[in-house]
Amino acid sequence: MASEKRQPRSEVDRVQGICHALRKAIIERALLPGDRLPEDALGERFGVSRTIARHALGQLAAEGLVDLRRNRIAVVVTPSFEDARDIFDIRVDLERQVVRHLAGKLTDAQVKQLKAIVEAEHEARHGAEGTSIRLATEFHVRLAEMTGKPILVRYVTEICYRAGLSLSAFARPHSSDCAVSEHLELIDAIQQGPAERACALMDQHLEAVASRALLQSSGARSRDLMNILAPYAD
Amino acid sequence: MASEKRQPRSEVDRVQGICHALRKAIIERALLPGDRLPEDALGERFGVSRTIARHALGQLAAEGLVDLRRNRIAVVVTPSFEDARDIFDIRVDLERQVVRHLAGKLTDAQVKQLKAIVEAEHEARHGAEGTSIRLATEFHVRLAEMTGKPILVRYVTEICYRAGLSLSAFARPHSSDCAVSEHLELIDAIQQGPAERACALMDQHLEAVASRALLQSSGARSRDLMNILAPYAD
DNA sequence: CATGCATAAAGTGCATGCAATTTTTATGGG
DNA sequence: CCCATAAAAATTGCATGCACTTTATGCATG
Repeated sequence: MASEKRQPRSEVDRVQGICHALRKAIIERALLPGDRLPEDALGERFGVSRTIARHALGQLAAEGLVDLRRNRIAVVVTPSFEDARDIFDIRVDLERQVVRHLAGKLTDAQVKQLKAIVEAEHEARHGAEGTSIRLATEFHVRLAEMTGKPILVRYVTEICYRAGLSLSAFARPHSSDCAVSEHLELIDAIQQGPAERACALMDQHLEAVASRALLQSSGARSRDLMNILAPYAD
Repeated sequence: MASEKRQPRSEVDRVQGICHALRKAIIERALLPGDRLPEDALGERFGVSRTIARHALGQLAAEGLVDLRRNRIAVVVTPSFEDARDIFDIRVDLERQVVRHLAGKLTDAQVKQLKAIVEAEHEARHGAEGTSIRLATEFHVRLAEMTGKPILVRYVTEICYRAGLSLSAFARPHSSDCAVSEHLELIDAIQQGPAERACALMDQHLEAVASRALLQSSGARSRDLMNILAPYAD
């Protein structure tokens, strides 16, 4: 009962804690593009002062998840269609790097870990949509972490969250069944196959995710009044 | 004398102003890896309170330029050799995208703009080393901006600064002459050539920059006392 | 003369308060 | 009933102050 690790009284870091919570809320679509994030409200909710909440918002703005304009209430970013396309283009490159580094080198423990996530995805497929999307994202992040390259992890993580936000701006239906089977195939290909085949499969998977959401859906679903009213303008 | 645009009394944003200044100092090697950045000192130097300086440091930490640890003075990041390699790998992918989007599509005005930067590089080649490096970076950033894709610009910019910092951690001699001629060839290839040739040239250029700095140089140049003194130990 | 410990200095972590700006609500006229 | 306008409320921008932690200094001791 003696040598317990002393918690420095304030958890890891309060700013990071808030960032984490907000990222999760965004990826789970509890927070939608355009939603307001007033500093007081955040501070009160998380039991900190406005100073800390403000700092957290600054971080999220740097990550492209929050829109911060002077003297204005912070809002969740509303990615444009072009943004979404660009984000997925970058994501493909980054995740190809992940796959290239990992192909043929996954340990059994790692495979097990990945399959556990996919299993969780499978179980969540009829529950809250948010959980399913979060797990799908976690799969990709975990994969990146297995490269042991912190900088690559940072960029993959960020771009995955931005991709998730883009999806939430355009697509409603998230067909988790596809994701599950595709993720399983990916694990297999990375574990065994040559890097090229695994890369190709990752390309295919991401392209599928993007087009299920971005293309199939009626294009914009933009909340921009000008677009919505265009057909009625004449 | 009437309709001047009203400046909101405080420039664009004081936090961004400080970030800008520090980024520039880092890329010009006025600030070196490991250099301390105390909040008070920054605040005093830039005429703002610690609150603002602190916020700026948070942003730079998110960009990977500053190391921020609890209760400790912020320091300029010291990238490891592996970090440098990973950064350049990502950079290659991102800049290939830039080139792919731009190949065969540069306007005359854009070409002129790029050549002006290279011209400035040429003139700076015997002046302060920092200026030369900053201009070389600016060339790549400007190129990215010409794609008109803000997200791509953001990532290219960030990775260029991180690459510059990595170089400053390992390499001393920055041979600007090479950069100048290579940049000129790049402009040409992007303006005329097919995307594939331009991409290949960009690959080659970045690989050359990286190896001139990372490989040719004796590896680490780490300021770690233990390493420095190793030969003198016995 | 090197080493360990107590004390002082420097620096960060964070809440609070006030001025300035924006957003909302209320009000009056057409 | 709608629009413009003015007052009120909400919200951000930022400096300051205090508690706490780390780092530096000094002093005694073996």
